[in-house]
Parts: sequence; structure tokens; C-alpha cells
Amino acid sequence: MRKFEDALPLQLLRAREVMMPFFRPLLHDNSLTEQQWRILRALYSFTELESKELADHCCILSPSLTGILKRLEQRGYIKRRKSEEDQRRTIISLSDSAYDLLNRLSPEVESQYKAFNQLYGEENTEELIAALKKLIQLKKPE
Amino acid sequence: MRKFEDALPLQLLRAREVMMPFFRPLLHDNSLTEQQWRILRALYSFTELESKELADHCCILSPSLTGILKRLEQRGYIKRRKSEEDQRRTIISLSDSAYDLLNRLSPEVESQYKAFNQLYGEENTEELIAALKKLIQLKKPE
DNA sequence: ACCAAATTGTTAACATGTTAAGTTATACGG
DNA sequence: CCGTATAACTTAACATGTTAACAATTTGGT
Repeated sequence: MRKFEDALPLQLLRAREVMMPFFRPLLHDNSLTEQQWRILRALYSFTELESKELADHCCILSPSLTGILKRLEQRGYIKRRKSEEDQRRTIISLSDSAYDLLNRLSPEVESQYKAFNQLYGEENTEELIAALKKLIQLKKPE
Repeated sequence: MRKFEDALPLQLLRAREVMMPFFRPLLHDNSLTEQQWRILRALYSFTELESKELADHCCILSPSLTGILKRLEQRGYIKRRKSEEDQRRTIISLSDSAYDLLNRLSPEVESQYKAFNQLYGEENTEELIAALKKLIQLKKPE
């Protein structure tokens, strides 16, 4: 059996655990979970997305998304509307207060990215991103 | 704001999602969750560990570990004993049936690692592991 | 037009993640 | 020795992950 420490999925998990402390305090101060942040971030980039697209972009399964969207809607961060062409589809977008929040947090997040890069090194970061991109492209279209 | 797709923590998450389909069917066929598998795997490597060490190795928080160990114990996969020197500490180890299970699954897991490497490439795998190791070493000792 | 199959989203049931608070046992300073 | 701080675990409360089953639409073939 391969050494426990060499399991690649575990290494990916650990790498994430090393990075997240750079961002968790920021999110926590604004009562946001990692998943809620990913949702807001995605909608900020894409303006509006259907539920399924949103789930795919954020690596969140549909049943989880249902609850997350409910809570974000209650807090007034997102809006929903039905697609005209297909009554099954829901289209999600950000509220004005969500844009305010993201515009406010954005510089702090970037500042933390810089702090991380300073510690890990520009070059190492580039290499890691490249390696991850190659891996992610293996994804089956399903 | 940085492009959504360039967020490194998200890329790490996605990379993991690309890899896990190689292993999930195996675990699922044996009614094991990813976390339960990490626990068994760690104990197989280290023979016995205190709860806190186990949690650290597996990237699982103590409150989650409490429940996971309870279920693994009910299924007869682990044994616990109190430390003699420190009555607060619990020491965990595998049962015989857990060793049987791991010995049986081990070759199938390795076979899936091979399948993954064939798809992603030996060299790419080595580069990725190296990059992740460098990142993980940044971890604060806390 | 009609029916079977596929798609979107939700609900249900259980496992885990996350933070805070509580318990018991140990360490430590006065 | 004593009281207080620490450390290891657990419990509680809520959010999310995971699989299966289900409701409402839509698609496709006939």
C-alpha cells in the first residue's frame, strides 16, 4: 500500500487547508461561509447563471445549492427569476447589496492573495496553477 | 477582482473532484465515506494514533472525528484504549477485520492510481506532488 | 399529437464541516 | 498545596456533502 502521506487527494486537501487561513477570517467577519463566498464570487464574474451552471462552477452539488441559495436569498444577497424558454430553469443574480459587499471585500481578498504569494513565491504559484489546470482539463464532460 | 476561475482554493477543490471519481466507486461499494477511508488508511500506516494526531493527519476536525470514530467502532473497524499516562488521551487502532478490508482493497486502489497516472502523465504527477509539498510545508505549527 | 426518456430542481435521510460552549484531566505558578 | 490556566474530547446548533427518490418540465421518437 502506498504511503499515507503520498495520497494525492489528501495532499490537495492539505494544500487547501494551508491557504484558507489567509481568507477565512475575512469571510468569518462578514458571516459568510466558504460556499456562500464561492456563489457570490461566481455571480459577480458571470452576472447571472442558472442553478446548474452555478453548481458546476462552484463545485457544489444541487441539493446543497438549494439550501445555500435559500439562506443567501433570505439575507438579501441574491435574486431569482424563472427562465422564459424553460420553466424548469431558475436564473440567479446578485442584489445591489451583494455588489456593495463584494466591492468592499475585494481589495482585502487581493491583499491576502499577495500575502500568500509573498510567502509561497510567485514562481511556485504559477507552476502550481499550471499543474492544476492540466489536471482539471481531464474532467469528463459527463 | 481576480477572475473567478483563477481562485487557487477553487482550483485545488476542482482538481480533487477530477481525481475522486477514480476512487469513489471502490469506497462506495464497501460502504465507506472518503473520511472513513482516510481514517482507516492513516491507522494502517501508523498502527496506532491518538485522536488529535489522527485528526491532524486526516484533515478532520475533532468534533467530526468524534462521530466518525463512533460509527467506525460500531462497524467493528477500530478499537480504542485510554492512554495510561494521560487519562484525557484516547489511542485508536484497527481491528483485524479492518486489516482484512484494507489488504483486500489495497490492490484495487493502486490500480486506480495507475489508471490516473496513465491519463495525467507520470511527469505531471511528480511536478504536482512536488508543488503541493512545498505549499504544505508553509503550514504554521500553531 | 402521444408516450417514454431525459433534465431541472427539490426533499429526505444520514454523514460531515464549523464554531462555540461544556467536561474532565493535566500542567503550572504562587 | 491550591487555584487557575491548558489540553483533549465531547456536545450542541447550524451549514454543507452525499446519495436516492420524487415532482414538474421538456425532449425525442413514433
